[in-house]
Amino acid sequence: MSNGFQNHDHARCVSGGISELEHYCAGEGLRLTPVRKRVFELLSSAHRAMGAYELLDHLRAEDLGSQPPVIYRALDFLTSHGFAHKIEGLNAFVACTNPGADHDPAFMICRKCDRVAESNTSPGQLNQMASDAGFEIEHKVVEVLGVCPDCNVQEPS
Amino acid sequence: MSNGFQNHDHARCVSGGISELEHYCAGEGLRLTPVRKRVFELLSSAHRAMGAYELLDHLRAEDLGSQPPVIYRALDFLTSHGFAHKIEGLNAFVACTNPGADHDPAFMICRKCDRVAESNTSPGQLNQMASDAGFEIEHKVVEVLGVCPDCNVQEPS
DNA sequence: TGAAACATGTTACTTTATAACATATCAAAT
DNA sequence: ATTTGATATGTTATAAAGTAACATGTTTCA
Repeated sequence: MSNGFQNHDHARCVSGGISELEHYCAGEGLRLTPVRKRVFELLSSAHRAMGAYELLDHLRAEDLGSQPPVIYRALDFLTSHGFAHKIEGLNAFVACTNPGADHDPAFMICRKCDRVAESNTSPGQLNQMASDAGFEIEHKVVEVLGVCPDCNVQEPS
Repeated sequence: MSNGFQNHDHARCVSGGISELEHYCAGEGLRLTPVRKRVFELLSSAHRAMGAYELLDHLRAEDLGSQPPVIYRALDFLTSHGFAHKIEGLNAFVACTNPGADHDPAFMICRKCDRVAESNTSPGQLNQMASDAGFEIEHKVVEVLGVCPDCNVQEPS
């Protein structure tokens, strides 16, 4: 995978993500309601981190809901089933690029354009650290903030 | 280092941290004002993640300030000089256990008692990922949420 | 001793997130 | 078909986290 910051067939990446989502929900008996599906579409096509209230603005414009709980519930659904991730460093959310797959994602987040690339880390190092300390891991947060190659072209710092 | 969740001479760990802080500030010509020092002391002696408003309550009780900017300024000072870190996953702050040292910290955060252990990761893996993608790293966030050994004793899940 | 840099005080506000409770819809078993 | 339990939505209100902006004070050092 990796799907870094390279160009890709974006329309296909979005529609493919939605198919996976539909398929997975059907298989697991999860209800993919209009709001949930739309939020995933928005995140997936933006391909960047989006804030809850930014997403809510879209829903409101489409009459899919207007109050904060609407978007937070949809995001809870998506994140708890692995279809989206929260970027803690930005208080924002991204679509998962490989939902269903068991993974320990690492994110590269561009502070200029907010685009996010998801990559996999090998979990060995953190697991070792935790087991040395007798610590039981429930959730890992690995995020790298910086500047993506495209944004770095303009102003090489 | 590591300083996981083991027992340690806490009074000494706190006073030692403050000495380091004073020494470092003196050397760099930084102003260690009463608010800044007190916030570090609070974080250091709590030895866990504390929210900004929780810290502010302490300052208020001691007449060191009462408005949000007071605490956020102090925390900006401490974090920007490496004396404290923000735990993004909790929107909270911890004292750094080895200020001054150049490091890529990784945190283990207990969701039951909020205690935090700071450890070092070897930066190779993330650096490799970033350089493969042409991404320029500015800041790393590595946090592991879970249950510390002490809290795990009571209810082994 | 006056000017620049740094720090504080304060008001007001924005952004992010959740609690609580009423209502509606779905799914499956009788 | 109908009840029922679980799941999802609508809505109000509020909590929690963080910042902008500007006036005032305090160091430092030329």
